[in-house]
Amino acid sequence: MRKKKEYFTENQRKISMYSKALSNPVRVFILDFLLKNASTCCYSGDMIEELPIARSTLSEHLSELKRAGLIQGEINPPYIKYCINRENWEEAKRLLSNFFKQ
Amino acid sequence: MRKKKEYFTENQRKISMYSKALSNPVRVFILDFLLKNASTCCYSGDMIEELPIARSTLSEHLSELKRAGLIQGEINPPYIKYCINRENWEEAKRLLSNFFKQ
DNA sequence: TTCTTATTTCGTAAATTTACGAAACAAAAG
DNA sequence: CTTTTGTTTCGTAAATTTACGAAATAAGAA
Repeated sequence: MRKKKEYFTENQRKISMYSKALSNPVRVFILDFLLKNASTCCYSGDMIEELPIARSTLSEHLSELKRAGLIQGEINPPYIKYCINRENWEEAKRLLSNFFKQ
Repeated sequence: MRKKKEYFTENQRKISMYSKALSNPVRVFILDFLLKNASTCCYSGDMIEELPIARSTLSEHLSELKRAGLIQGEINPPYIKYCINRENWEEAKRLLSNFFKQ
C-alpha cells in the first residue's frame, strides 16, 4: 500500500493501533488481569501461572501492550510491576466509545 | 499455544475477535464510511475511490469484516450494497464499553 | 565473588496477514 | 449468444505475528 498515512485520519490510525493491541486473547487476558489486580501485585510471574504460554512469549505480549501505550512497567528488581497506563487507556476508551457511538 | 480455548473467557475471545477486525486502518475507514453513508449507497466501488489499495484488497478487507460479523452485504447485481450489521455492532460496542469501564 | 531469581532478548520456525494483478463469476444489456 | 460491469477468488509474494527454548541481563543474597 502506497502513501498509507495520508489516507487515514489520526483517529482512524489510533483506533487501529489500540485495537491491534487488543486483537489477541492473551493480551486481553493480561489487561483484564491488571485491571482486576490493580491494587496488588501484577508481576509477569503471577500471570504466567494462568496462561498456557512460555514466559518469553508472555514477555513479548507485555512489550506489545507497552508499545501501544496501554500498560507500563515499574521496575522493582528482580520484579517488574505492571499496571495500566491510565492516560492512554482513557484515550483508547474515548476513541472507541465515539467510534461505536456513530 | 496448547489448548488455547479453555484459558480464555467467551468475552475475552470476542473482544479479541472484534478488535482484530478493527486492527487495520483500511477496515476502520470502511466502517467509518458505512456509518457516515448509511442512508445512501455503500458499494465497494464508492469506497475504492478514496483508498490507495487494489479492488481485490478492498474485497478481502470487506470479507474480513463480514467474517467478524460487523458488516453484511446485500446483493443487488452487479452491485453489492454493504452496511453495518447492527446486532453484532451493538455486541462489540457493549463488550468493549464494559471492558474499558473497568 | 559467585549464586539465585525474575524477566527480557535472541535466534529461529511456523502461521497469519496484507497486498497485487489476473482470472473467474454472475447478471443485465446489447 | 456475446459483451459489459462490479465484484470476488486465486495464485503468489512479502511482511508481520506468534511461539518456543536458550542465552543474556540485572540486582540482591550468600
